[in-house]
Formats: sequence, C-alpha cells, structure tokens
Amino acid sequence: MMMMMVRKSKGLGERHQKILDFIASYQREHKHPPSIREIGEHCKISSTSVVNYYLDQLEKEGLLERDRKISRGMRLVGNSNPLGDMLRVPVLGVIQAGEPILVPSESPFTPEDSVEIATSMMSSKEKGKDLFALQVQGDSMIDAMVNDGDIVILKPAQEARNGEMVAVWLNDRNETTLKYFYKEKDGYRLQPANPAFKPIMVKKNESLDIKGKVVMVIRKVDRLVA
Amino acid sequence: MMMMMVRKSKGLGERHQKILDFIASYQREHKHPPSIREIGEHCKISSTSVVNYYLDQLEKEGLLERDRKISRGMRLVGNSNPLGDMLRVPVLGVIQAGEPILVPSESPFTPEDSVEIATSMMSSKEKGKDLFALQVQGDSMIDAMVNDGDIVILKPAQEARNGEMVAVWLNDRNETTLKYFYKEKDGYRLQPANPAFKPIMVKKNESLDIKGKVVMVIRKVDRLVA
DNA sequence: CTTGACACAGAACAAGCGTTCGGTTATCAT
DNA sequence: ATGATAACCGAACGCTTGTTCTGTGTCAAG
Repeated sequence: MMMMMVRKSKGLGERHQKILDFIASYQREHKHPPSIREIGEHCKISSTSVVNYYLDQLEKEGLLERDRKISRGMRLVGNSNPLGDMLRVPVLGVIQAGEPILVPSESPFTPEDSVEIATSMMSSKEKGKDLFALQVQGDSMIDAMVNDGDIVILKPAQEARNGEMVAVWLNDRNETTLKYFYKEKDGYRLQPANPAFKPIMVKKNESLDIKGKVVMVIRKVDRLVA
Repeated sequence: MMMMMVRKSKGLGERHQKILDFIASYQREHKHPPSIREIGEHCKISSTSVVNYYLDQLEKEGLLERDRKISRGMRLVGNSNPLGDMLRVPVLGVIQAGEPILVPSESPFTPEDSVEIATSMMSSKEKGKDLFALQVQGDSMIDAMVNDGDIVILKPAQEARNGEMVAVWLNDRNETTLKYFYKEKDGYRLQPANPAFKPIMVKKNESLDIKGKVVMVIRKVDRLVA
C-alpha cells in the first residue's frame, strides 16, 4: 500500500515547504506566479485538487494570498516573497572633488549601469523616478561619512531646506561635496556629517550651486580594501 | 466618423505608454501580471485582439516579454520593471559601543522589522538567507565610516580573511566595533575604514571575538539631523 | 482613384486553469 | 471495531484567457 505523508495538522509539512519554495523559484524565473498544474507537476502531486488543498492551507496560515478565480492569482507573503517593488536608479557617473557633479539633464549617454533599491527603503515622496545615483571616487567625501566607492542616491534639486544633505558645487573651492545644508542669517552653513569636522560657511554673495539632495548612501563592502 | 489614433509606426505611442504604465501599476498592486482583457478594460480598448496587437509591438520593441499561451504570461523589461528579486534581511536589533553584538542565534524574538535589498546589489555568495541587519546607535562607529542610524548588513562569521570588514567584540575595550580585519605575525590588525584613524592592534593572546562580516552599509538620509 | 499600411472592432475557438465533487486509503482517538 | 479526519486521486465542469480570423474606417503614397 501507499504511504501517506503523515502530518495531521501540526504546522508546516514537507510538502507545504516544497510548494512554497517552488512558487518562489518559479516567480524568480518567470516573473509571474505558476499555475496550479505547474505546481502539481513539480511537486509530484498528480491532482490539481490536492494542490488547491495545500494552497488553501498555506493561505489559512497566512503564508500565501490568493486571488480566487483568476489564473496564477497568488502571491507569497512575508519573508518568503522573493519579489518586491523596486526602483531602478540609473548610475549616471562618478562624483569626485575637482569635477562638477553630473545632473540628469547634463548626462549625454544612457546610463551604463543602475542600482536597484526597494521602494520600502525610500521615504514616501522620493519614490518618483527622477532619482539618480553617482559613485563616489576618491576620499574627498570622508567628512561626509562617504567612502571611496560608495553609491549615493540623489534627488535633483536646486534648493534645500535646513537639515537636508545636499550635493553642492563650491565654486571658490573648485570641488563637489556632500554636506548638510543650513541657511543662516549671513549666508549658508554646510555641515559635515562627521561631527569631528568643522562646517563650511558660505556668504550670501558667494555662489552656492546645489545639485541635488542626498536621499541614501549605499556601501558594498564585499570588495577588499588595501 | 471616428478619429483614429494616428501614429504610423514612429516609435512609442500614447497607447503603448498607457499599457506599459498599467501593467506596472497592476503588477505593483496584485503582484502578478494583468490579463489581456484587464488591460483592455483599463486602457479603453474594447477588443482583446487590439491589446494583443499592442502587446506584440511592445515585445518587438523589447519593452515586454511574453510567455505565449499562458495566462498573464508577460513581464516588463528594463527600467520599467517594478518588480525584482529581493532579499528581506531581518533587522535584529541595534549595534552600539559597550554592548555585545547580537547574532542570529542569540536573538530571542522575531525580527521587529526588516530591510529589503535587491539581490542584484549583493555579490554572488552572500545571497544565502542567513544575512541579518543591525541598526547603528550612537557615533561610536564613525571611524568605520558608519553613522548613527545607519543600517549594516552582516553575514554571520567567526573568522575572516584579510581585508574583510568584520563586526568584532573587543573584550578589553568592552565595545563592539566595525573594522577591516588583517592577520599579522604577532596578532591581528583592525583597520578603521577612515584612513584618518589609526589601527587597533590585537595580540594573539587577547581574545578577538568576530561576530560577522559586513557586506553592506545603508544610510537613509531622508531624516533630518541636528 | 486605387493600393496598402495601420489602427481598430467583434466574434468565435481552443487552450489554460481554478473549482468542485465523488471516491479511496491511512491514521488515530474512542 | 468504528467513526472521524487528514491526505490524497481522478475526472468533469465551466469560467478565464490567449489566439485567430474577418471586416471596417483612416490616411498617405503612387
């Protein structure tokens, strides 16, 4: 006689996990959910009703959501969900001292590369798709706590409110830099993120060229350093 | 007589864009692609054949991929694709000087929160799901170029290779810190990421408690700073 | 004025697919 | 034993959905 998978409703069974894993991997590969029959084939379940049976259980346990009556109408919930909203932010070039910063309109070429950021990591209003990214080259931003190789995500802007971190072109110093912006009575104060560094004071008559607001800094540490 | 949308094959039309946008928003909402008829309804196209007609064009222009014969078998390609592979990394707690670092096995509770990272941002081998994240509290990591509030993504580890950034518990100093790890002849050298700081030398007999390797640092700058 | 492409509509067809129902086997408490 | 329940199978039903075919009005080139 055939052996049944004995589980008797004590939590998640092997079959449940296998189905969950398959949905995740299928979704990763095809970018859309599998059909009931496809799940059945892969998990060696010969009847669609059994797959449906398991899917219902997974839904009851809150691991899956189903849109009844519509084909492939399912999605994984919680940590197992491999797909999520993301923004593809184009990396327009590099930012370094001594060279003007690129802004989207100035970029002559299509972005060579881009970085993907989960929308859940973005604050509500930065989710517009005008964001762009730059890779920091050199150690000139260490006072802004930004390392060589870091990726900064920027939102185009020509002005800023107090406390916002901006990318500015300092004409008299001939350099691009990242600083917290503060408007003061006699001009502007550009405060480094690192409290060990002193602020830069810019007088009202001097030109202050804000290029964008920094919304995120990302550092991949998988590379080695000397 | 009825006015036709005249486009005559010169690039992308208004209709094409509307369809693209609808697929993206539908996918964002339902986590699976729409059906041809759903596209038609929303874009005011009364015939499924016309939707199919447009979908074919979008595919030819490389903006869409289609899995023929299967329901809702389509996906956006390139920058318009709102969905992508991501890892949900649990934020297990905070890391701060003076307190031991949490490692996954020590965490007694389910993660309160988590951060979503695109797998494309991860180097190949860190994609296992044993990663965890900690939020930095305080300014004690500024020599590691890590700011108050930053989120560090860690991979559990008890040992490290030269050049890797590790989270260590320094017993004699009674603090947690992030440093680049180097094994030397008489012990270990812990190098701050910021070149302005001096390395910490640890002798062989002293205890060096590596808790994990840092694979990424993320800083959300949308919050304001004093 | 014709011709042909383009942009549609509508209907019909055939798969794809979720759902349901009757039936079977195994395990377990009573 | 026996009934209840969980874990299945297989088949049928019918809606969903992609596909295809015929036809129509528009517009620009010849």
